[in-house]
Amino acid sequence: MAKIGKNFYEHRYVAEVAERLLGQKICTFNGKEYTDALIVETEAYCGRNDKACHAHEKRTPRTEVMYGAGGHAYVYLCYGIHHLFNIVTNEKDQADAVLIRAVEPISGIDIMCQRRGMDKPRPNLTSGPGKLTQALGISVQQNGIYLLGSRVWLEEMAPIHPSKIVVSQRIGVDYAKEDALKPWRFYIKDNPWISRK
DNA sequence: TGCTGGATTCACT
DNA sequence: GTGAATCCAGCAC
Repeated sequence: MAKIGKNFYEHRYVAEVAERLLGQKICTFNGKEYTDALIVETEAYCGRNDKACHAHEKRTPRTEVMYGAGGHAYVYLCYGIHHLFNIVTNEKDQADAVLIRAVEPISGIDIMCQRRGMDKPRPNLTSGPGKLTQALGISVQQNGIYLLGSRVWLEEMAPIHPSKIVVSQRIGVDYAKEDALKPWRFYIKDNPWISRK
């Protein structure tokens, strides 16, 4: 299976990358356990002209990784509880990123259940940005790692047909006012693993 | 040095 | 539908 290369991540239009990430496979290996899953829901965040983005008009130690070259992971802690996983895109000094909001489990489902404290797989195993990081074993320890390495990486799958892709507004970013209206959330139509309608 | 609030989830009414 | 859990970056003093 071919690993997704750096050209894919360094693409200039973050919303386009977010859309093309649908249906691609995300793989994690912590040294002992391997898990992978298909990406079924994403959101695009742009460092310029988008108040919903952490890096909007802010370059701080926390957001520095988003200013790096595409293909790195930006993981941060939300509400003191949940780790959220982003893929940095675009060239160096352009702070764009794609938030992975939901995935469909493929391999290592028993390991994911164990990490989530569940006895058997249910739709809420990975149907949300905080849930999938827990299931895949991703935490702030993975912040800044390169996605062409051997811990977290993506593999190329057949693209999703455009008729199966739904575009909507992003979730949970009302504080960004008019930028919250941007149609930068993408998900696979009728997929049972998406976070919400 | 101290305060505020969030790209969420889950249990409870 | 509502509210609690829980940490730390960012910013105001």
